[in-house]
Amino acid sequence: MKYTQLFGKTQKESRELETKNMTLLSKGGFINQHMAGVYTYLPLGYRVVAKIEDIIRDEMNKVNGQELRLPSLHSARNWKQTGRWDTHDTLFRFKSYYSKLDLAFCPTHEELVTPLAKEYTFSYKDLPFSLYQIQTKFRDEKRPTLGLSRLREFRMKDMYSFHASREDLYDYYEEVKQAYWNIFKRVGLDDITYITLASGGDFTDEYSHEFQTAGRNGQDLIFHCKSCNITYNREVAPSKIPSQCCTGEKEKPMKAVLGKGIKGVEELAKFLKIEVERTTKTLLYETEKENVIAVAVRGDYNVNEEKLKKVTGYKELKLASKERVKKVTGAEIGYAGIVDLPEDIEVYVDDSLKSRKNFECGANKTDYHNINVNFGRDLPKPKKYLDFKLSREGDICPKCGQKYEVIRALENGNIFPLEKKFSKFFNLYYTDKEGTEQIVYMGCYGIGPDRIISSIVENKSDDKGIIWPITITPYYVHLISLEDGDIKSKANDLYDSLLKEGIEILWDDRDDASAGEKFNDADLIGIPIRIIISKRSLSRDGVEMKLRTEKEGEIIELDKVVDVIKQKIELLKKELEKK
RNA sequence: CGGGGUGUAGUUCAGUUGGCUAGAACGCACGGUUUGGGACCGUGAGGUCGUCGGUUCAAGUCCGACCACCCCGACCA
Repeated sequence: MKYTQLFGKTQKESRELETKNMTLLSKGGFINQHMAGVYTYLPLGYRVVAKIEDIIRDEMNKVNGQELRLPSLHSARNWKQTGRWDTHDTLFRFKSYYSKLDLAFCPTHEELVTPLAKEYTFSYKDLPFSLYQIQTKFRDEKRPTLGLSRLREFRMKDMYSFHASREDLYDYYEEVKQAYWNIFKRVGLDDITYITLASGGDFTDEYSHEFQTAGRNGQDLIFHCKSCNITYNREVAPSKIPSQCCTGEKEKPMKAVLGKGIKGVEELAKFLKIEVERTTKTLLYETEKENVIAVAVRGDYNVNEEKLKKVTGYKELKLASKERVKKVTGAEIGYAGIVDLPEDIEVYVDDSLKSRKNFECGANKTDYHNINVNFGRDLPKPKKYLDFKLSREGDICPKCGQKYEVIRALENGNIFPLEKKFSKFFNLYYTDKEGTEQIVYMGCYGIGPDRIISSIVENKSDDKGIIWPITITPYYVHLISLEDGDIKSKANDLYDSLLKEGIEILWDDRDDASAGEKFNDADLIGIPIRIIISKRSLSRDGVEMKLRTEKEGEIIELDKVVDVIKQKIELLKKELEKK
């Protein structure tokens, strides 16, 4: 491609945005924003997308995925069957103008692929199989942010696998996990990507696995334990507090203190002149069984509802209404404690309360707080200390006692063992060898090319611009000719011969751009191999070759350029895959 | 959905206490000089000052509503 013919050139001046990925991609002429969370991929950017998708396609084919195209436009029918029509809040819903049909633009395809599978799955002989597609998806995000990291319209590869048994599902699940890892290796992100245990969400009680890539363009916090070699998403990370306050003190007499209108533990601690660690946060939840449970964590921590669900066994928890709190505790909201609660209220205590002496706790009496409270004297000693606190920086891994490394990261991929969830909704059964009906086990596997681009630009770049990995660069070679005499015709010959060899090349053939401008644009665009042909290089009998990552180039004789470039491309590819 | 910010040329921005024909830089076009790290001279084109309404002799400037974008938070397969 000749640069003069390329649609979408670099922008010298463009607003510096908070996120590096968006600034560099718009400056470089890769993307153009249409609205918040919706972008055009310009020709340069689209080449990158296509290459990433090819790598994904290749890896999915290797695990016997069969590519197909499911519709993006969905009828509400299937979504009503799983109940997600009402609960899935990022689903774009609308009505057909003519037929009054309820329709949706898809964010995910379980609702479509499961009934589809049902039409072709009857016998154990039909299983297993795995279907995937790479297509545009839509999510009605409340707040699209961080450039390409959170989009309303985005590309996604989603794959769904179908199995005769749980064992077969999990065997395949591991295969796909490895295939995913290969993708991250091939795009050059494996050094900063963590396979992270996460909640299965709506889908499953098991953990799902997220492929989290470190970077400021992410919004998740992941907790990595080096010695256990395990990483958790914050939503499920088990943790222990690094140190307990107020242990080993002599028990003082409990006292109720008047403290009206105090909001939050910080303010309370200040008012009572005690450490925040000495306070206790008590929350009341209503469960799906309509009973109320009381849960307590140390005041400087928050409750993680995901973890709380797991340890209590309740599936649905929501904070109890003001009225309910008043009825249960006898006090206004804000004064709840684990003292003197009605007997039918289950009490759950986080291990952050363990071995504390003389702590504060809500008095269940409007405007009052108890201080110098002690377990075993003022409160029954909890039978069990649980872990449902929201983990935070500084916490330690309960397994090995090592401090977690806490990393900000972007979820680039996510795989779920769906098991029977959707098969049940759509009655997806097959007949086994014995002639009896059995349920089909499912898995689903997603990965987002836009987010991969976002992660690469965010992390694989310097202050001059992007540094594309060889596997997904829009072009392998960026040829720069510096005008003087017949250099342009020599450059043209070189361009033609590289093209003929199938080497993807971008030639900056501008007559009116200065050398400096061309170099700076090349750095910004970030193509890995740069070839300069100029009076200076020709006086040394060749062209200059320089990698984007190198400071100094080397002179290559003209008739060897094609071979040297070919070798270089292979070398760069090998370097990526070897790691 | 809550809080904060911004909206003026293609882009990034300036525009004083409300005052005459709305500015700069970059980009673009033309002519010329340049070519190893964002060159230079000259000429020129380019504006519904986000939209609607209000106040005023007079509104880019003041007031109101709405819209859009950016940031923080809540939310998030």
